Amino acid sequence: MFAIGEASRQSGVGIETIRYYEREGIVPKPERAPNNRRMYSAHDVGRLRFLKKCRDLGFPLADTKTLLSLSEGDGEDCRSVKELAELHIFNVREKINELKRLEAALSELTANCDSGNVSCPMLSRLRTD
Amino acid sequence: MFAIGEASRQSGVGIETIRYYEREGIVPKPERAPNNRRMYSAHDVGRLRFLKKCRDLGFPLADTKTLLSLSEGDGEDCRSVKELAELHIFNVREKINELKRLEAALSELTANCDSGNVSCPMLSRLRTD
DNA sequence: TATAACTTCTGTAGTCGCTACAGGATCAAG
DNA sequence: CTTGATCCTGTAGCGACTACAGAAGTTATA
Repeated sequence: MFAIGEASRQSGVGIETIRYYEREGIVPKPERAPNNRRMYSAHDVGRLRFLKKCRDLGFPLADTKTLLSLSEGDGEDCRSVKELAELHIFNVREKINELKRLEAALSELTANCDSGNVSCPMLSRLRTD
Repeated sequence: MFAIGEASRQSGVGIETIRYYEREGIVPKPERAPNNRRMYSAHDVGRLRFLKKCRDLGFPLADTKTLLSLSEGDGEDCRSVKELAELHIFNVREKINELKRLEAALSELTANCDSGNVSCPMLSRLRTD
């Protein structure tokens, strides 16, 4: 059994974040030592690592919670997992496209910007377009 | 002079957002009509449009505020504008790369996912890697 | 053994940029 | 005179943490 600091180190989830997940019901309340400190089993730590990986993949916390219960449930509902993941991929692709659009617009706006300019072409475009 | 609803319609900035910008000191407090309602000049509306465009380009609100004062200041400091914009472009590009990384990882994880699977390959990888 | 340094505890507030109320006042049209 | 639109202030919620404050307990060193 590990104290919260060790659980944090082993899982990569910050201490405050672990307590936050507990408050939010993402993870079950852990056992407490007689001195009231949280004690985590290897299984608990594994769960935190799972959460960390989902978050690193960009899943929203709510989805992450769903994935966790799919993972710990009886039958692994692979279809639900796939649906969730593919919706997420779709959102990621949308965000990429949006950012590319931004990048192009910004590049174009700054193209004629130079320190020698009396009046800034980017500012004029922002004002007048 | 326009009431806030009209200013919102003409600028594309939501009513609540306009009041928020005022609270945050992004825009100066507008004149008030005798009935205490905010009254916006064409110039005020232009400022809101400027802010809207900056936000649509993904500039953080703080940068947007800076751009506004650069725009309304005496000499337009084109170099500062360019620096700000290029830093922003850099951040946008970083985000794009991060999202592409995510997309690749997610695609790979879901590749073998199918409704017929007894055990979900994505979940196993999330648990064990 | 005393003390310093670390860890953990609870509870609260801050981040960013809005957005959504609640509860009231005022205004314009019919 | 009523209906409905618009406006006002003030506050709370979103997502996912993060950063304290202030207290209590634990571990390492002198």
